[in-house]
Amino acid sequence: MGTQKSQPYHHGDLVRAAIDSTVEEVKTVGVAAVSMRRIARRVGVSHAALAYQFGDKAGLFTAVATEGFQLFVEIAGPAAAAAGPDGFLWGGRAYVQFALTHPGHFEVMFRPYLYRADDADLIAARDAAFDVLYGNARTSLAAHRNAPEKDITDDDVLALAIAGWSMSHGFATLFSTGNLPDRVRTDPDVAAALVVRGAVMISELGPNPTT
Amino acid sequence: MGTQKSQPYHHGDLVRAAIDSTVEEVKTVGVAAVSMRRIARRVGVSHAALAYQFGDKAGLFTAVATEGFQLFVEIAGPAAAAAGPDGFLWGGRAYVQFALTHPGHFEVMFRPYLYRADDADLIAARDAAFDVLYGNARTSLAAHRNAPEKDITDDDVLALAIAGWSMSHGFATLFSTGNLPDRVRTDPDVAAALVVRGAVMISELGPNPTT
DNA sequence: TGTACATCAGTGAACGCGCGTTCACTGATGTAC
DNA sequence: TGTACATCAGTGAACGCGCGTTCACTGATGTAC
Repeated sequence: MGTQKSQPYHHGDLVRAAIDSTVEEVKTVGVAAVSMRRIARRVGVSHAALAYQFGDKAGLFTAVATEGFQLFVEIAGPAAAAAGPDGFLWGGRAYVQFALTHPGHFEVMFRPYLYRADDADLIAARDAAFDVLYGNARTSLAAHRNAPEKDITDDDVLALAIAGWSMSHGFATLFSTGNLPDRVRTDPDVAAALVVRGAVMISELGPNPTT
Repeated sequence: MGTQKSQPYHHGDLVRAAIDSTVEEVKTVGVAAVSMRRIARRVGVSHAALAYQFGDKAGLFTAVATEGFQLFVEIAGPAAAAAGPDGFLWGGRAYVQFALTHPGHFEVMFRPYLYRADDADLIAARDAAFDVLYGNARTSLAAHRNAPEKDITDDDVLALAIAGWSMSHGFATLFSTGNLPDRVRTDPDVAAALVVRGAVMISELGPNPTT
C-alpha cells in the first residue's frame, strides 16, 4: 500500500479536465443529460469540487461557451483570411467544419440560457467571433466589387454576414442532429458541396432588381 | 356542494389538451424543463393519466412532432404554391414564420431523440413536409428556367432545397434563441428582409462557373 | 326499458433515482519572518 | 533552514426536490341481450 501511489488530493488541473469532460459529455449524451455529478464522476473528483471551481452549473457552461468562441476565432479566422477572394465561401466551410469537429462546444455556445450571458470573458470572446464574421463579409464584398473596404456599407456587411451565418448554422445544425434526408446524411463534405451549389441557385431565384 | 359541479372524472379530450400544454410549456420554459408531471398539473389531471394516454414521455413528444409536421404542410404548402414565380422565397418566409409562430412544435420537430422516429404517423407527416420542400424547389427552378418540371434534375432540386432549408432553418433558430446581434433582433420581418438581401449577395460571391 | 358485463379513462400512492447546492471539515500548498 | 500561519483545493455527508414509471384500484361509458 505504501508504494501504491494514492490518488493525489489536488487534481492538478481540474478546470481543464472538467471542461474537456463536459464537451465530451455534451457530444455523447446530449446537453440535457449533462450534470455536475456526471462530470465529477468522469474526472474522478467529488461533485462538490466542481461547485467550488465553477460556482454552479451555469459557471461550468460559461467556461465551455467562452472556450468555444475562442476556438472558433482561432480556427475560422485564419481559414477565411487565407482563402483569398473566395474567403466568404471558406468562412462558411470553416464554420460548418468547426460545428462538426467541436460539437460539444457548438451545442453550448448557441444556447445562451445555459450560461451567464453577462460574463465579461464570454462577451469578449463572442464579440471577437462576430468580428471574424463581419470582417469576412466585408473583405469578400470589397474583393468582388473591386472597391475599398470602407466603401462597403455596414448594412451590406450585416446582410451578407447574417445570411451566410444562417445558412452555415442551419446546415450544421440539421446535419449534426440527423434531420437531413438519407441521401445527404452520409458525407458532410459532399453535403456541404451540395449546399454551395444550392446557394448559387438561390441567386437565380432572387427578386429581380429590374422589376 | 351538491349543486357545485364537481370535476368530471373523464377529461373529455385529454390528448388534445396535453399536446396544447406541451407546446405551450416548450415555448415558455424550454424543452429540457418539460415533464409529464408539469403537463399533467397544467391540464388538471393525475400524471398517471398521461402515461396511460401516451405510453411514455417519448409518446407525448411524438404526438407533438407529428402535429408540427402536419401544421407545417397546412401552412407552408399553400403559401409557397400561391406565390407564383417567387414561390421559393415565399417558401422560406413561410418556414421562418412557422418557426416563430409555432415555437413549441418547431423545437420538438427537429430534436428526433425526443420522440419515436419510427412512428408511422410521424414518418408520414414528415415525408409530406419534405414533399412540400422539394416540390417548392422544383417548381421554382422550372419557372425560372422556363423548363418543364420534369427536366429539372433531382440533384438540382435537392441542392436548392437543402440550401434554402438550411438558410431558413438557421435564421429561424438563431433568431428565436436570441443569438442574433441587437440590430437584427428586434423585428423578425426586418431581419428576414435583411437575410433575403444577403442571400442575393451570396450569388455575387459564388464560385465563378467559367473559371 | 332494464340489466349484466366488458372495456375504457383516470386515480393516488409508492418505487427508486439522480439532481444542484450547502456546509463543516481536512489535507496540501505557499509565504512571511 | 525552520516554523507558524493563511489560503487554496477538495471531501463526504446531508438537504430537499422533481422526475418517469408501475400498479392495484375505481369510476364512467358503451354494448349485447
